[in-house]
Amino acid sequence: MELIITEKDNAARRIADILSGGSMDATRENGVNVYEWGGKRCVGLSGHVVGVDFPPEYSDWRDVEPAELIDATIEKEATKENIVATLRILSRQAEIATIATDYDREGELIGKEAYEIVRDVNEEIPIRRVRFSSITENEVTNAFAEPEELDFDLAAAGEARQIIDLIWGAALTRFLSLSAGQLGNDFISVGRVQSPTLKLLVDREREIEAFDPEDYWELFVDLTKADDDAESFDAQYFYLDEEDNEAERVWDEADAEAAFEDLSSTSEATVVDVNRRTRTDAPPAPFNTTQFIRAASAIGYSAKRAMSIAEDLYTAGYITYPRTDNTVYPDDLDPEVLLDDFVGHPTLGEDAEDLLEADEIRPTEGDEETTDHPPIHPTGEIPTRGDVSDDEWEVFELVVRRFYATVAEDAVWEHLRVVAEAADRSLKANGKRLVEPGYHAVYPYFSTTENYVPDVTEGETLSLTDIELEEKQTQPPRRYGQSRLIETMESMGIGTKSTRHETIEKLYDRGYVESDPPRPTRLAMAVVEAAENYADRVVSEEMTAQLEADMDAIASGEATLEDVTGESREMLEDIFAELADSREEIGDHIRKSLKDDKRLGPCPECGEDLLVRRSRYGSYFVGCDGYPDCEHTIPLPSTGKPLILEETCEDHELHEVKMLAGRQTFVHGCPLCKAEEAGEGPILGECPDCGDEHDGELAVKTLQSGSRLVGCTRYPDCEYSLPLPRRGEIEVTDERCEEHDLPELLVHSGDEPWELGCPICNYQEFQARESESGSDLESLEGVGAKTVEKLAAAGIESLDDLTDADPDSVAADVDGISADRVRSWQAKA
DNA sequence: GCAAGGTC
Repeated sequence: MELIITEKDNAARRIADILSGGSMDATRENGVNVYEWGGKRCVGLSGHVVGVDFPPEYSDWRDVEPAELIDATIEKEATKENIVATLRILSRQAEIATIATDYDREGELIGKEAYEIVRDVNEEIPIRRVRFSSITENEVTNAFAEPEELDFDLAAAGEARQIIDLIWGAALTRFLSLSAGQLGNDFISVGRVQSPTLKLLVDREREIEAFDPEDYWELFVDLTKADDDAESFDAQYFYLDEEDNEAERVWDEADAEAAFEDLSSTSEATVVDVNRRTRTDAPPAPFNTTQFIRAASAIGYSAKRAMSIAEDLYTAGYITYPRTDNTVYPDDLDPEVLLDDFVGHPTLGEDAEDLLEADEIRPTEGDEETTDHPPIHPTGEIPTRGDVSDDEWEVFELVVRRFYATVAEDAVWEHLRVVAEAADRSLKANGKRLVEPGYHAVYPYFSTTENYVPDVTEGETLSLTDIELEEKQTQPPRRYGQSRLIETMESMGIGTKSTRHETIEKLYDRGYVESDPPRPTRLAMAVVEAAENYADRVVSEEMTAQLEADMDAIASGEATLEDVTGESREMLEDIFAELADSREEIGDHIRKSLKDDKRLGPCPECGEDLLVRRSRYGSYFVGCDGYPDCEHTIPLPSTGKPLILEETCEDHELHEVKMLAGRQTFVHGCPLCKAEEAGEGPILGECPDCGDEHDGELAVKTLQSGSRLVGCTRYPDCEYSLPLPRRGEIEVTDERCEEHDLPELLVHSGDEPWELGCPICNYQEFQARESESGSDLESLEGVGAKTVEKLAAAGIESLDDLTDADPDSVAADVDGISADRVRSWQAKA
């Protein structure tokens, strides 16, 4: 039996299909598809099925000096056990094995991993390697007709990368995490790809922070031909600067006003120059991963979402493999045949038919031609609208239309530039008109906005009106958007087509960036600074470039894996020698930056910093850094994760807060303003729970959701609350309840106000009515569903449990409930 | 519980 091993299931199925002429059978072994026909079996891996790691004795971060990892042994272990097990079973039964993984460096390494698994159970059989650049009948049959040998040098190049990435990444990650005391989920990560990417963002942020805006002025006028019904058009003032270049920005206010005065003194302008030219606008190249992400991002998809949809469309068979660097269609793609598949389709058919009418169809080509996968294009299989979500359809249509664009004709623009003079000042207008829509007719994602400038002739007099002097400011450079960042990574050679978008996600997960476009946090700034000071290589693109060169040397036999990894280990040893003395300093800086990321501004009570904190129950609130000396807190909305914005509130000097909750994301604003607006309505009296101990008071509050309650001013430290009706205006009367010393409330809704009375009495009556349902704990005054839930979490589910409990331990276990309050409940129960 | 690279 011949065993054929491919990089993924999809490739296994297609290769089996080609080699068997469609006659293969599919079976499943350990959940892995195996394709069988006439003495052959074909199985797909799932990329790497083994991974590198340190032995278990290195796994406790606190027990191992990070520098010890540099010379630690590195083991290979199965990461996809079921696939490895299946491969072992099939290998025992095989008489010959053929490795048919992707034709690139990582594919060679994956092939070597398979080779070792086969050899481990079967020492004798020949193991061959076939290489083909696309899975087509021609290429595959040719490759199998003349099998080759595995390239162990090329595989070793990939192994060197694995080893270097692991050692540098793990050792530096552990060092920074330990120095800052950030273990567990909040470790501080460093890596050859993520750290240079982060540095790109941090460098840009530094430019933005250092930016000093400058004022300038621009002048605009309306010009109109003398005809009766002529439409006016915009023109802009310009002058020649010291180097005789045209300039529109006027840097001096007096100069700008002088120009304004001059232009205001006349109502005519004379055309002095007319320049007409046509420009051809060539259609775009086929999609590689990066350009696909860029186009999808222009229609509102994040990099992650775009790739996830593309992967689904690929798995379903509608588009080709979405991870590719290739921008040249392979020879076996016949555009006419593919266009034919769309003929007759209700929404995509007409454009395909139009394209087929051209005399000759010649697809565009990009600069990069690789051998592993074709550019992303539709397969010819078209989903029905019901088969896919709206988003999937939108992305599918983008891929189809991009393919259309690559086989469509050039567009042609006509540019018209007019220069006029008025009161010795120069004016210019730039018009453009799309004369031949070309590929834009089938690819509507690029702007085709025209700018109207009429036909004028030299010497013609135009009327001049509506002079506007606009004061502007130079703007700081813009942050990288996700797709721009991916393009930059690609041009610097950082990461791969499959990992760049994941790297960006990783930066979000690690707390290094927030919001979109990604903005680096103070933590990110501190980590990049630490790396720049002590381990410059790991934040530089240089490290990847050197690694690429070293890998080429290994692949060509000029160097060995040991040479390259040995040298890399020495470099890292040097870095750790420097780092040792600065451990505390680095840790302090990172810890301080972590606090900066949570800082809202000064505490109105004590002047220390207010920080965004998280209660033991996971909810967010604002608390003072001076705690426990200062117990000032401000509530935050219960939905979402707070993001601190750059904007600050003028009244309180606090940063505004945005609550990130997917589609329900909203800007909360200054928490103190919100608390003042929402919360503290009229104060009713002392809080029965914490009034004695902490001076808590009851107030009428309105929540973000619009619902109202009587609650303690010390929320969230004290969660005493009483319900209020949703509707009607609440009036606080002068009459007081003798038992609870609170004012009686009136509710104005409808024609007649109704008496709610003392809010505690009202609640007790309500509880009495409701007491049959729910926990009997709810019959206690001031105890709502939320408190019942918390008590239940501490093991107290009924009044009986409560009477048996120790008040101090309950107070210790349950946030916002004091021992005194428990005692008062016990007395009543 | 570290990286980056395959793949899902």
